[in-house]
Amino acid sequence: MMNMTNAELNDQDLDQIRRICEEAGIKLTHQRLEIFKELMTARDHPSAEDIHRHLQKRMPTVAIDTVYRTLATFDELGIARRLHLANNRNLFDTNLAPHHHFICDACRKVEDVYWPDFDSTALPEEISAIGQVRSRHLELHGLCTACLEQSGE
Amino acid sequence: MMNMTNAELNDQDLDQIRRICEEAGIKLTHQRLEIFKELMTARDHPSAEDIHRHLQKRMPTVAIDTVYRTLATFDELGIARRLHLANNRNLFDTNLAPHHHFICDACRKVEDVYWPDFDSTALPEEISAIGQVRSRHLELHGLCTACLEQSGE
DNA sequence: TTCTTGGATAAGAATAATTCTTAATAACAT
DNA sequence: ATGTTATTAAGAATTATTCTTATCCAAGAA
Ligand SMILES: [Mn+2]
Ligand SMILES: [Mn+2]
Ligand SMILES: [Zn+2]
Ligand SMILES: [Zn+2]
Repeated sequence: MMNMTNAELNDQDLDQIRRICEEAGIKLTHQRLEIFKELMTARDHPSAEDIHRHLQKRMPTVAIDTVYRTLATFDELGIARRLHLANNRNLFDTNLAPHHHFICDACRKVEDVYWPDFDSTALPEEISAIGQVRSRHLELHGLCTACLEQSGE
Repeated sequence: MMNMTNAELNDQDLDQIRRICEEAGIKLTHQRLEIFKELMTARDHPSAEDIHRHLQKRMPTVAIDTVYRTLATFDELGIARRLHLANNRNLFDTNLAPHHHFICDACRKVEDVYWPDFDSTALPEEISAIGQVRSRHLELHGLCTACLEQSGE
């Protein structure tokens, strides 16, 4: 459920992107389709450069700017989400469910963290004097299990 | 308590930086002293450029690189803390007490938030399979009171 | 089918934040 | 005072991202 295999996109997904572009009134270009595929088959949190690097194997002339532009479009259309993580380049996330992230300070790996109890906890009262909170951005930092093992030797 | 006035540094502070440099075995240069003053009298979360801009009035030849370098040194020495906020340039914080931040998505103002109850809440169990958490980084995003008023008109 | 047109792209320039290189300077011990 | 060595100023370099512009291309019109 959280870790689907890197399978090919199915027809459902193709229909989805086709419909979304039509509804948004934008063209479903070869680039948009391929970037969509690349994004949907990535199971981690890829950067624009990650996507560009992979895509270049199939589309040698695709420009990094096109990847940035298209990912921004996908973010606006609600297909994916741009993640602004502290001290990091921007990453992209296809997991649209509410969640937070664990970030390994050694290898920089980013893992999804679900913590609904926290999401629904009441904020401290003093916040109301500061402003109105619209979203909570939580990052848990530490060492991932792989890095822990490595450092234990 | 949270908003001390922009008073001059007192002798106590000067002694502090002098002692810290001595203990760390680094020279107390004119630049380091002035950047320390600038940092300690700022009540917000200044960027390296903020500090540089202010400082240039008194030290016209100070290089931005010196400000970055010195702030990094202060971070290492534990005098100040470099903040890595999502989607922001790096800011610096002299508030060494454990706390989090409210960030206004309109004007980018950064305010301190204390939430000890959250700091001591147990993490979800599933985290242990991902890695070992060493710190929690929480940002509350929304609109500050000033921006709320402005948008209400 | 050919033409028209506007949105989309590729390429490279531009920008912004930060760090690096290097030669000159200045703090501090002697 | 002098010498040693850390530190600085200046500007180049780097990194991530966005902008500019000429060209391309897909879809509809003729
Ligand atoms: Mn995620
Ligand atoms: Mn703070
Ligand atoms: Zn790791
Ligand atoms: Zn505001």
